[in-house]
Amino acid sequence: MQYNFNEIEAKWQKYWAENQTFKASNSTDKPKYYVLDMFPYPSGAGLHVGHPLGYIASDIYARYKRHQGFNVLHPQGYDSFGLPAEQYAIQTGQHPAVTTETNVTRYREQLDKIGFSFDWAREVRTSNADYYKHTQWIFIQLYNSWYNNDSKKAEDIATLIALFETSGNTTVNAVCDEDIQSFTAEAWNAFSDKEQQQILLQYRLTFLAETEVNWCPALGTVLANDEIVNGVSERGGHEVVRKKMTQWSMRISAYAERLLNGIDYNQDSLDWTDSIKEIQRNWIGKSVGASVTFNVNDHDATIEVFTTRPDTIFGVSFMTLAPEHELVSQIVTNEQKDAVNAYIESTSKRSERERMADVKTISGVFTGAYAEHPFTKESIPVWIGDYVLASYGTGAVMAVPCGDQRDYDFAKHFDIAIPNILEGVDISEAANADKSVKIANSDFLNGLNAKKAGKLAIYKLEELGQGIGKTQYRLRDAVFSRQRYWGEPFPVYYKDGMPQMIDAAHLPIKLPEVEKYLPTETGEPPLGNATDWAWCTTTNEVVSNDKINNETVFSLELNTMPGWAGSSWYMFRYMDSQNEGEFANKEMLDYWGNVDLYIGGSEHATGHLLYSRFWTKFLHDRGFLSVDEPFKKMINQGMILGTSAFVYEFSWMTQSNGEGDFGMNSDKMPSFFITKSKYDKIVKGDVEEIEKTKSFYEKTLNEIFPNSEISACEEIQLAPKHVDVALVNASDELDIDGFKNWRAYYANAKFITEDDGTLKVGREVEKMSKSKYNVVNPDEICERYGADTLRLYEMFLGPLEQAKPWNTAGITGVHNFLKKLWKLYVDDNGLKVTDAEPTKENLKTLHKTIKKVSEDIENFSFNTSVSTFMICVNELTAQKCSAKEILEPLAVLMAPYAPHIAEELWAQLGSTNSVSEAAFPIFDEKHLVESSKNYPVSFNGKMRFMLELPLDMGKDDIEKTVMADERTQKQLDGRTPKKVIIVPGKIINLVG
RNA sequence: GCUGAAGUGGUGGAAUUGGUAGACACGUUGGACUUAAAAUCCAAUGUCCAUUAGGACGUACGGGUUCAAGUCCCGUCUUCAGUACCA
Repeated sequence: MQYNFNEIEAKWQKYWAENQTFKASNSTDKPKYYVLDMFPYPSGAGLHVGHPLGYIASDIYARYKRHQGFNVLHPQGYDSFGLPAEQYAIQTGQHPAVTTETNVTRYREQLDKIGFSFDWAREVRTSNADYYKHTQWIFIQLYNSWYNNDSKKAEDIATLIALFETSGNTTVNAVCDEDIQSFTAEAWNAFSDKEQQQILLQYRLTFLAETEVNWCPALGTVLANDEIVNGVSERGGHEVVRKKMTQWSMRISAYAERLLNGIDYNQDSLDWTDSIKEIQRNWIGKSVGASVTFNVNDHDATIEVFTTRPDTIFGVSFMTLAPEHELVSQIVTNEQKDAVNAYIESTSKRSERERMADVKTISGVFTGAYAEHPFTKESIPVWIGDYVLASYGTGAVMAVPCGDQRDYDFAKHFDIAIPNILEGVDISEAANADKSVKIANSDFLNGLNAKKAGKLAIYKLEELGQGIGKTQYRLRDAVFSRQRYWGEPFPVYYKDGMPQMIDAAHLPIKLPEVEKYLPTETGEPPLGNATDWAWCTTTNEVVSNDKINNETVFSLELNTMPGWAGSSWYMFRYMDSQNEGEFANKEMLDYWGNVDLYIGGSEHATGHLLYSRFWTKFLHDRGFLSVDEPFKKMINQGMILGTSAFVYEFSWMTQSNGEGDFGMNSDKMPSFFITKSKYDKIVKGDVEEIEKTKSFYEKTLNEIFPNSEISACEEIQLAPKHVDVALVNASDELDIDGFKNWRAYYANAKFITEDDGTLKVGREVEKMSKSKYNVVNPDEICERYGADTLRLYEMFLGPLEQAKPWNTAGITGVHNFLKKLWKLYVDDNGLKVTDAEPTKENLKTLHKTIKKVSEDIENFSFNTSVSTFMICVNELTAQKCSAKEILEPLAVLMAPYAPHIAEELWAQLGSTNSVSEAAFPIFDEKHLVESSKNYPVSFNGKMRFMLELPLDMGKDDIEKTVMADERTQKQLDGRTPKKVIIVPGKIINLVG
């Protein structure tokens, strides 16, 4: 009986689906374990072999945990709102829901073929109304909350209103907009309803505000900071400009400190990689320092700066404003006006990206104005310079050449004073000085170190009223509105210009139908095209726009939510995905807690991972979740790269003698290709090879165009061309016939082959992409080798976290392994497993494997597990093992990795249940105990020969035995060793 | 520039605590089977010298510690990732 993988895999996939083998139970005595993959966006291109890598790893772990007796939750779903479906809709008019449905079906087919143990009964799709209903509900909760800095958590907005009513806002310690006006309880109570609403918006955790946003004209929408990479949009690489717009925002900055602390200071800190933690730390970007106010001489103006080094305040010798700083035009003197304007003009022409890239050039202009030092009262020149960014901090810095390298460089370049305020440090080295160095020339700070001086400086500044200790974060509030169609609608209508939440009882607010998916002619978002997009407050339903009267019927919000809205809480929806009334039942939430293992790409470090932590903490604060972090342990799988194949095209400028039938554009004109090794020779300038190639070229053309006399001239032209990797075999040989059929214009191609007649291609590792013809489809692999082979090979490629190239050529190794495994159980006459007593060797091989594989799974070292299985099967085959006592546990051991073949073998062995219900084999040390050790014997550290000795032999006896060995005497050649190192059970080393 | 990770045969990679470097595969070469091919099986395969026996060299490069270094320390180079005038 052959290993018929297609039949076996189809059979067991059907069995698992019909028996709901992997359905997680919500009520059981078993301990729980939650394994989650980052859910995919179902793109039209389908999956390539790189996508399932993380899913296979998590599936192995989930299956392993089931064998260990855990109640495992291992769900899957789709992040199905998003740009590509919308852009397809714009181009073709096809509704994004239709595109999404098609893509999801295709994804599901592909996923099913790989044999994952997903509990599909819990599938979620963020674009389904029964899902986004709850996304809308969470939005309403955020709107109805404020962040109390005293209790350090989010609270119901009602508690804030109560505070305002009794004592105004002066005693409230809340996270809110800057520049809030103070008011008393009386004043609050006297405000109109609209005024009160406007004030509350400044405190709500999601709020409507006119903010400067990143506007992407090409995409027609705003983008969040994490959606911009290197100054251009992450999707499409389009230009991004700053623009003021009224937008919904999320007050994530309220959680900056907790998001930072959560990374490593909580009791059981997150088991994430250091690199992801570091990326989040940098993104949050906490800096502790002081805000200092400088008065501008002869003007009724102040410059506010933020500094992390208030201790260096006496070292300030100038100030620098960003060229865009609003004060510049006010304070610039008449003499400097032209120079300043010219500078502003020239910097505005450079994009932010250019400015960031160019760190070397020092430029700036003096404004002619002076500011007053808060302590010395000396006049300090105020400059503008593009090394100060308007978008960070206050857009102004107090420059301390003695404390900051850029300030030093700037001062040096423009010949500004460089006072030294550090004791015993050369001024050119001062910027890199240690913080323990004592401060000098600084009045009351003299003799103190940086830390103490900083504290004192802040104290004195506060006394003067010209400064305050301040902690600043780089993390900005996140813009939550998108001018798109394919996203969650807001449960919001507008009354008298103020946003109103629709009562949660009336959710979901379903996405309306529109004629066109583009913005309206008046520049409104796509929802502006909807004819039925108004809210009736009497019937509580969406009604036609003509009914808007602004008394009972109001217009609805036209923006939709961003891509990260739905993905910020989906991990909790899986716990109770069919719940209509609430996002998940409290009991289920408490039972499943948080995700025990999360697997996905590290590219989400600043977006999804931060936003989900934020929402989790918020829901926790408001009592909806008992956990405070969503993901306990996280593994980031590396990217699988493609191994591109290249053919080498060559040509010469050709000359035709006389009229003839020759033509460069003739259909008969072939393409010429040369094999890799000869191409390399030509590149190196091998004259003989060039001549041979040239004469081949001439000869071939003269045969094709017999009525012309053709000769090659000029230089040879060489061009490597991508060729589909499917046309290349394991030995890098091109399928020439396949190649000719691949493209019509290669049909007549001519080849200079290797001497054995094959055409070898070149190889290069690149990102997998359609345009490079190096994409490998998992379906084809499953069809040809089986899903178990695919799973094993993806793991065998290398460490999970590492980026590594895919090369289909190597897959025969693991495929042959599975065939060998099969043969261990089954031969032409059927099952060959017997009840024979296992030998010592059999048991040793098995238990060695159990030990190694268990350790490997715990360490996520799946590549070495596969090697271990290979060694195990090689050994058992050599031992001619047929003992059920060995082969039965081996099937269970294999089950997480190659579940289909494991199920089949398990069934062949006579079991009637699924192998997934079997307990994982237990390692027994006693089978590995040895009585002797084959010692490597080294001389001066160099291994010369092996010597088998009993393990219980003492050092003295070992030394005697070694010295007595004739090989030792030969090595020593009459010398006496100075020293004999013996590590029992390990090594023998003779020195001298 | 800064931060982090890494650099091992022709290729992917192993070596978990300093203790036989190159496991396990791919590829290559030779052989068996076959009319032939495929499939399968067997053997060899780090480089160099040597008919063999054997020897020298060898984990990016240069030093060091140690009986013993891919592993630890110092310096240099390269690659990848993240980040970037963050005040």
